[in-house]
Amino acid sequence: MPVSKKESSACPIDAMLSVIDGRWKGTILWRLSERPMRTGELRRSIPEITERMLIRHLHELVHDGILVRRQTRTMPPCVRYSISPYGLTLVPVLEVICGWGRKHLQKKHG
Amino acid sequence: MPVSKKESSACPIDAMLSVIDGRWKGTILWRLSERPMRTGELRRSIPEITERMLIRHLHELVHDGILVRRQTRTMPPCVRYSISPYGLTLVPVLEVICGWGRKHLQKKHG
DNA sequence: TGCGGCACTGACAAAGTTGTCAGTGCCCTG
DNA sequence: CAGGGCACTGACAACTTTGTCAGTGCCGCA
Repeated sequence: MPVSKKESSACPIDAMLSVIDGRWKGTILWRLSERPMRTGELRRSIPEITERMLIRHLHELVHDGILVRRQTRTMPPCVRYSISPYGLTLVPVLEVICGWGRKHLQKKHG
Repeated sequence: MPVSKKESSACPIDAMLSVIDGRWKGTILWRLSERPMRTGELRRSIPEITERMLIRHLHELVHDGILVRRQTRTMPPCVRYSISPYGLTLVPVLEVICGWGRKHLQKKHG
């Protein structure tokens, strides 16, 4: 059921990457690090993503403890995703990754 | 020809991950961060890897400027890979990733 | 002469990941 | 009442990444 292949590795690098791995997970976390969002809202903010992949990724991130899913009403459903306290420990890591990535892009294009 | 799909993204996170992405790249960098190695030596140190994937990954890492390939003699070929100065800037990032990954593994199994 | 090692390549098949599309039950708007 | 949105699911196809296997030219060992 996992989207990422590295799920069961004992290597800490792979363990971390398995949480991030998935075509859209980086983008999703980036969006949610600004503020909590509803499913459809998030989908519209990432134009190329498909609903199916968005939901798969969201559920995996919830399963990994990175996101929290909160359902406020029952009908019509209103689901809101936010970064969990545990997920917040990931944000600085993402920032380090992002910092290096920025320099790497500069190196390639300039 | 790229192993990773995220090659052409403008997102810095994806740009960084595209360098790391590939079933064995983390392990390869881990080995080479200790010391330079020859192709066959590296292959034997990662038992499950296939020769083809090892070489594909190595060549991509060279292409991305992370590794340096040095060919000392001509016949029989003796090729040695080492982390480039640019690649060294990646090592602290890997350490941050590894640190979080270690905690994540503990959380899952303890 | 036969065998294995060296670093590497190509054709092809098997996995794995993502996308497409139809459908769920309920509500609200026109 | 038709049509759309809500969050989500399942079957299936398309695409991407890995693995399998055979083969390259040269050397050294027996």
